[in-house]
Amino acid sequence: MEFKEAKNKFIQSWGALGSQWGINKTMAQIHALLLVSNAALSMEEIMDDLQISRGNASMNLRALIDWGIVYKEYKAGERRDYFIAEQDLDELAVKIAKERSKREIKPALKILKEVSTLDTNYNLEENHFKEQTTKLYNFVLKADNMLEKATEFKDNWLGRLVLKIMN
Amino acid sequence: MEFKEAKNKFIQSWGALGSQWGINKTMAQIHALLLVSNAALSMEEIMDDLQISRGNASMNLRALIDWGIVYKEYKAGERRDYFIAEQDLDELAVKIAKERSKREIKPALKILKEVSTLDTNYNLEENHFKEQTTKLYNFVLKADNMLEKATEFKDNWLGRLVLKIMN
DNA sequence: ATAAAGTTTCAATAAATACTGAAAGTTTAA
DNA sequence: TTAAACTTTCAGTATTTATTGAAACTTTAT
Repeated sequence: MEFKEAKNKFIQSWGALGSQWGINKTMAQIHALLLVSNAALSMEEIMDDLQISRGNASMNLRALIDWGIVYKEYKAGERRDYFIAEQDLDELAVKIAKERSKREIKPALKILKEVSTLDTNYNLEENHFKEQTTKLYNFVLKADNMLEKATEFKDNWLGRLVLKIMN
Repeated sequence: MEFKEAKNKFIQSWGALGSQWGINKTMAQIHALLLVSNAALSMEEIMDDLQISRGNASMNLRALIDWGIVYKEYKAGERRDYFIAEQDLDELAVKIAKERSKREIKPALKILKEVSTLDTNYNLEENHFKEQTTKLYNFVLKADNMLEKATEFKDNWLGRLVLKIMN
């Protein structure tokens, strides 16, 4: 496979996969482009490479920066911003996990807490509802905690040991 | 909060959260409805409760069954199918993890393998591309393996021990 | 074998989401 | 302080994805 073909395939596919993940296509594509390019790119270059509009590029770069997985880089004697992707994959995974927890798990917990505190009057249906949502709340809370723990896992001796045994 | 209000809030919110997860709204709502109802429901009842069309109900029930998180139930002397949600939350989590791995991670691995096998001719840019996609391939592969391992984690003594220590 | 009851499919349509591009805003070098 | 270079915003438009509903198909009791 030719380099240009491979690069294009990677960027396009990453975009398509991103959609399934609740990350929009352009955001995923910009990230993919920055991940594989060996130098920081300006917004102009990104727009040109991906054939997207200024507005689109700007909004998605901002989102990537908010997620903490793309950084601005300032070049001496240059006015424009350059962008570069987080290169440490462990760090990337941690940031993505954090962001997804914030955006997807925390709101779920909030709802579950609210609805599970219903007080019932021995009605079978209502008891069941309360029981189920309470179980779900506890489960999701534990899962979220574990996700958080997992991100620190490789930094402690127990984590490294377990990984060694499991792999 | 009233029961009906709480139930409705749960179902609506679960639907909205589902969207962020790449699960469509109706699918998430049906699942929520089945999770909290204390008896198996027919398609008719689901349509009525969620105010959705027959086609929509049918397609999303099928998807839930394909995911393995909703089951058909046959009642003696009844022609119609009844539907019930997987009640074991651990089992639910395992099934969701499996499905997401299949739909989101495996295709990513396939692409990464394809593009990372590019053979380069000492061109700096191409080398960087190859290096990055190879690193990414290995990382995603490891993450996928760990996800798989995690689903069996609580079934083995080491897993239980680690969970006890971590919590 | 028939028809009534139940179920599924899918083309058309609606709803949600992403993208454009022009206009407004900001920065900086002279 | 000015204007050229650069950046951001957002209303309108396009694209994508989900939903409807009617028609086709299947099952079962007689």
